Amino acid sequence: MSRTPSRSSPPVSPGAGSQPRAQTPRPFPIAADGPSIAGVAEQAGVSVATVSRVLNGHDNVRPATRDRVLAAIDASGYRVNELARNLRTAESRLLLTMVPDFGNPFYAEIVRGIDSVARQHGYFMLLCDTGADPGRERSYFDMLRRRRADGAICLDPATIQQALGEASQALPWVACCEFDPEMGVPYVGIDNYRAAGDAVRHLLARGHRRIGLINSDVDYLYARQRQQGYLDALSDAGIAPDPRWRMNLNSLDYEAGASAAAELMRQPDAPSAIFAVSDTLAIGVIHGLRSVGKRVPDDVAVAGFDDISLAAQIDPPLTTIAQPMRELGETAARLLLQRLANPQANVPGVLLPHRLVIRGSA
Amino acid sequence: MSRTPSRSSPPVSPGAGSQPRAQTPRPFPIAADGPSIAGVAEQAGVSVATVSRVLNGHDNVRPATRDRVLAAIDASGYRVNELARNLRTAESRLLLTMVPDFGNPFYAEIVRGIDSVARQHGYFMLLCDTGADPGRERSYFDMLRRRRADGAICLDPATIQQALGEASQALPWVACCEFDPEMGVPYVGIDNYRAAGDAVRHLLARGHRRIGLINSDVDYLYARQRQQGYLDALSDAGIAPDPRWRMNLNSLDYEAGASAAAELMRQPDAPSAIFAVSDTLAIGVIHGLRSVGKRVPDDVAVAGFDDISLAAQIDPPLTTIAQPMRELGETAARLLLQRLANPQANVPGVLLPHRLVIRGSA
DNA sequence: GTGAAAGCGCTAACAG
DNA sequence: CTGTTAGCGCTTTCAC
Repeated sequence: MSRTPSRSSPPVSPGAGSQPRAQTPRPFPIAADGPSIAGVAEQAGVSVATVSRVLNGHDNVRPATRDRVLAAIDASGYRVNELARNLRTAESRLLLTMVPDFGNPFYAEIVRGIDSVARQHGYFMLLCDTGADPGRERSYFDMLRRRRADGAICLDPATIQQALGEASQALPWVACCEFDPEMGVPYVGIDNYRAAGDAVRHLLARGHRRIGLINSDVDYLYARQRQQGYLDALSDAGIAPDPRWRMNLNSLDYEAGASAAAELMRQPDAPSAIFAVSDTLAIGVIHGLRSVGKRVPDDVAVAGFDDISLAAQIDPPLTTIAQPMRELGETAARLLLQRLANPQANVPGVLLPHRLVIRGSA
Repeated sequence: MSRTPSRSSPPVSPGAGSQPRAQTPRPFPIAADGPSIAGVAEQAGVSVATVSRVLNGHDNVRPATRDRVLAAIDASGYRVNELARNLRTAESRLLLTMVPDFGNPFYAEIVRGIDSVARQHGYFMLLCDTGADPGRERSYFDMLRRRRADGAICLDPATIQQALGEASQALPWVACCEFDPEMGVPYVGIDNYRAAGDAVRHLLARGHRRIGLINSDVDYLYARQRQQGYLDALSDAGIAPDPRWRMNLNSLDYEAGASAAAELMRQPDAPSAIFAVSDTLAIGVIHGLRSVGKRVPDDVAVAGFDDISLAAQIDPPLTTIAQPMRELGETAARLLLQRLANPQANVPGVLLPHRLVIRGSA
């Protein structure tokens, strides 16, 4: 057997087509551009220890000395090298947020919530788009292991989270919206089962009996839970759910919703109402219905999920289930911060309330 | 004069309400969780140098030795500490992308373009939401100075970029969509002046003479350029632009567009066509027009800008100027990578082509 | 109050 | 091919 250079090392770089690290040839230890703490110390006529103390706001420095140091810092344009500091203190003050698709406006407000809590606590939050791809997901999780970040919040499909396996359970992260209660990872989300039931019951109350479900990928916990909520609400109303009314899509794009709706309408006994598990899908559904000559809500009623800001803008305005997006994000961030502060504390699971918002579409 | 503890140091943490770093008390140098390279070396019965060589895929290691090291790595669950590695190599392989609002779908596709090029080259891309706030912008730029990231791509308003001042010019970053050609920073964007002209000329060709402009904040270069394109296109057609037809909004939210449109319609000689400088605005405009009883395009025509995926979904489908979003992002990433590879190379400015997409709204 | 010195985990000469 | 060693820039004892 010959050499196996491809096994050479655990993958170092993010992507699949990643180059070896050597790619950028750096001849020598590199002349750092700015001055280091030593330069400042020299310029101020003190030791590096004193500069460090000033930098960190310790109070055991004589004011006069402090001022001298400050002046030297100012004059030299010195900036702390966080790499060095972080290596020394073993923390990076960086939080990662992993989303399956940052094109979906649903995530925007959640992420804002996370960001605001993070910065209030002196952390930076950085966003990662995993594309719901396990490989990318893993590469971001690896940033935790490799100490580039202190913690992470994951909004990826529960299935992907589980695929990470036990190895990740010890890592400082929390789940948001998507989670597996059994995993022992702190989470925050809503009661998708009840929420979906609420939506369907609203449709039923409006007199609909043939109610379609346009669902997303069952990789998502919410997809499975909302489907169950839909099924049970129907059964409870004495309706046997027809499998032909149900569709699973592997995308939340508008186009996906549009063509699914058109397809649903091609059936002989087409639904008179459609519950889409995401507002983006629902907006596509409305478009698709229009394209096959159906009026909303007169011919077909449509209900969505999330209550993104767009929902109120379209024609007709979308009836939907509102999620407390900002709070979801804020709570997730707080859970993570708690976990970081106290790694072995209990891991709570939090469910936040949803709300049915009735507008023109159903 | 008493102590001035508040001056103590250049701000260390991101936000305004940030705590001192001491916040999380860490008693001792911290027991790192995983094994270090030394542990692996010991376990494999080799020196740290050899482990490092294996880790970095150098080929001057005997296969048998390599396998022993690999086994030790596997067994111990070792992960490279990037903090240490980065400190040593003086690079982080992290790229930052700064956007004013990641709720705007316009940015999503651009960011995907950046991300894909970045990971192809072995870099991670992390997204930062500045909220178009100079302070936050600055704090992210500081991550460059503090060596937490190797480079950045900035999509923030040109005005904010300029406010960063000369100090930032030496930093490894490029501008995308928004830029000041005079700043000597590489950039990629489109010809906003011509694009806006194209939109307005389309409206003129449809027979409109009273054409309104719903513009965003003039902090944005594109806002100024598109306004000029609008004005000149009108003048060229022998129309004296009426200032009452123009509005500047400090938001791109749907709601902002909606209320602006309603307000525009309250005028005696209301426009028969509206050019909105963003699709999100245009979508809001359509909603606003509908809310005051105007039909689109029969009563009022509407043209947008960007061609986000939603544009084709709404009713009526939006006539708009398409920006090559993916390419904008990819190009920005490539420019940055170039600049990183060769810091003193020439800084190109790139303009990509736009395209008028005619749909139902105008 | 201040300085000297150790060391965080890693890479890259330099020797052998 | 492999090991020894010197730092990268910083924080933090421990002395003075």
